[in-house]
Amino acid sequence: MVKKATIKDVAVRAGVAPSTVSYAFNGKRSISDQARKKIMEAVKLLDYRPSYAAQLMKTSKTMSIGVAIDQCSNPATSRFMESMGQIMRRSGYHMILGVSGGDKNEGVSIVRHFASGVVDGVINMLPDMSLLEAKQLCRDIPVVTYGRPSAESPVSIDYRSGILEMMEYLWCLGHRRIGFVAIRNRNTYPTGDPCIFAAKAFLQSKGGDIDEDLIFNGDGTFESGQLAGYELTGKKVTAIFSGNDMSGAGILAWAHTNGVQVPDDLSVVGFDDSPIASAVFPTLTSVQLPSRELAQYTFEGLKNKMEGPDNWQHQKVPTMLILRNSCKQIN
Amino acid sequence: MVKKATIKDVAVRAGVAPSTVSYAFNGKRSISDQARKKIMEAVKLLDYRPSYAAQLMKTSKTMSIGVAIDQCSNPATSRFMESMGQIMRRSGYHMILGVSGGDKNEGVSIVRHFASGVVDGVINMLPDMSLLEAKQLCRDIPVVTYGRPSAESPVSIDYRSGILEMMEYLWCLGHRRIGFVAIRNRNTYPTGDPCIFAAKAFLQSKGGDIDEDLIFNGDGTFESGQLAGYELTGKKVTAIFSGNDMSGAGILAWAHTNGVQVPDDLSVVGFDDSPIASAVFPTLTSVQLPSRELAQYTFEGLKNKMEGPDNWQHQKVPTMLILRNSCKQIN
DNA sequence: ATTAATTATCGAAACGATTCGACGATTAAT
DNA sequence: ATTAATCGTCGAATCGTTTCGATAATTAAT
Repeated sequence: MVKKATIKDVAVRAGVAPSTVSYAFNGKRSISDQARKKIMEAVKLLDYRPSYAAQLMKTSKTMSIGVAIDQCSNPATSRFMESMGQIMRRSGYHMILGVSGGDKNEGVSIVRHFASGVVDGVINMLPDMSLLEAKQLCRDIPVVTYGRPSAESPVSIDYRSGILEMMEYLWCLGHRRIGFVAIRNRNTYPTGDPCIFAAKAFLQSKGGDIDEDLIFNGDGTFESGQLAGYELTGKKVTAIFSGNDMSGAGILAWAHTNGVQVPDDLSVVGFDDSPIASAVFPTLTSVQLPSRELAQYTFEGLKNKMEGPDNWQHQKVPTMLILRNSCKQIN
Repeated sequence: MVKKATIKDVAVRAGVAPSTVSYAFNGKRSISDQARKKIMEAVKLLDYRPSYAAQLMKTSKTMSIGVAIDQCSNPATSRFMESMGQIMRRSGYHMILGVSGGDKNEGVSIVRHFASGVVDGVINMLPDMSLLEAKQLCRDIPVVTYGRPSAESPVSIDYRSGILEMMEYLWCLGHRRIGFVAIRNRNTYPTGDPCIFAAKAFLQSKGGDIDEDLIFNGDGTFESGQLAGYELTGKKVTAIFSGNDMSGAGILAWAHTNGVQVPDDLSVVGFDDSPIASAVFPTLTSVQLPSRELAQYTFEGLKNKMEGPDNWQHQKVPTMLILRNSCKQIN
């Protein structure tokens, strides 16, 4: 293998000083056309590419941002990543993803690796890494943590208003006995307590209250949804709100096997607006998460920290109700 | 902000030479217990962490591998990534993902960035980047391209035997008129022609041939599946093989709305074994891609190139038929 | 007891860029 | 016509490690 050409080789070949070559690239000082031409020729001839390592050593700028995440299979997450990639690209940054696969140790290892100087800033999306922990690990470089309600996190989702909107919708369709499938197994998942609280608030505003008996504690799986369908229809609900689409699909499946017609006999609403919601029959009304805005605000928060006086405010962004065919007016 | 401690600071604080500190870390020479203790104290006191840039400059080892991909939302892909992450971790490498979002230019930019020395090796999973192009971009570092049938790619999926297995299954259930939903819009997608060829071979081995009229050219969407359901049932098929699960779900939805019972009146098979396959009703028999093995062989191929004489053979790994509730024996 | 091998340490030379100060050579301003 | 500003270039210092002799101190072998 031939040895890689250095800036010195280029300089010799072009008959100038190394510093002149450097200036020719980064334009921090002006260069005569003559020199520029000779340099460009030498660069092409030797197929010179600057050493990332050496550049990094001097400038301490990687122009890339690390995103630490547990898994990217989650549809909301992958939408988020896609937006994030675009946004960073436009600002001239590379997005570098570290996937922990849900392993806590690996998550720490990823963030530590990032923080060692691999990237200029870190976005922590690890559900089991706290703001504090992330900050400690990234002693030397800026870090923001994604989607925590804390003021230290640039942005969070306004679940409350989303749930309210959905309740309003169900209410207007005439539903009064509404079952809830709360997702309890993942502590950072939004549709556990926060959702129940919002629904409770809504019902109280209508002069009633939530019926604790109509809350099913699930784990977000298809099977859990089937069980919820069985239990809640036994309690004569006319509509079910499922904390995610997969469990919503389970409810639908239960209904199919038991002769319950959706939406005629039962309305169902999901959450996440994953591809599943538009693949099941009937297609599932669901709540879409604002991936694009989340990515935007998260990035802005980090950029702010990286560039300057770090003064942003925590943003709450609204969800969007996606109407499909799984709900119906009753009476 | 305090200045970061260098190895020299540690050395001074511990009363030894910088080289000794270095050896204490990487163990390339032996160190007295006394010196080690003093060094460790100094390290802790100053919160010293070696500079990644400087280390990289000397050793040219990043201990990370770049994976360039168009999107990670695809379920098969995200399973693959998860496996890949684990495998690399075990070998002491960091997996670094670059997501192009399907943008050709961004893909090139990502690979170029990787190749500039950010990682020790590159895995090209970009559907629209050829082996050759990847190799040219990565002049200085090893690169493998994922999942091409070429011998230069470490591994590919044995679609043929997978399709054969599925055909056999359908055949044994008594199906003779089988419709196909071929996916044509994505040129790298497996279930276009390769699938049709395999099915044709199977039918010929049974003394018949494929009926061109029963091939529906789709684009893999839900709606495309619905249309396929309409067209193919009109041609009196008893089973439909859909090139992906999403279109399979569309077929199911069409059946539901038109009073066609699956699997009683019609059997349906999907492809990919995405979460959708187990979320629809009835759950969809599908073909699972061997993500783990794919990741394993891909990584091994790259590692081989990185370490030594680069002698591996192209592997073909089999798919797995996942039986669910969307098919039934007829007659 | 002398030589040979091993161990622990040091100092200095890399690695390959960037950037600052200096210095002629032009060009502009007075 | 003299001084001042600008331009293009060079040389050298620098970034923070690793690693290769060299050296002194210790241990093993004869």
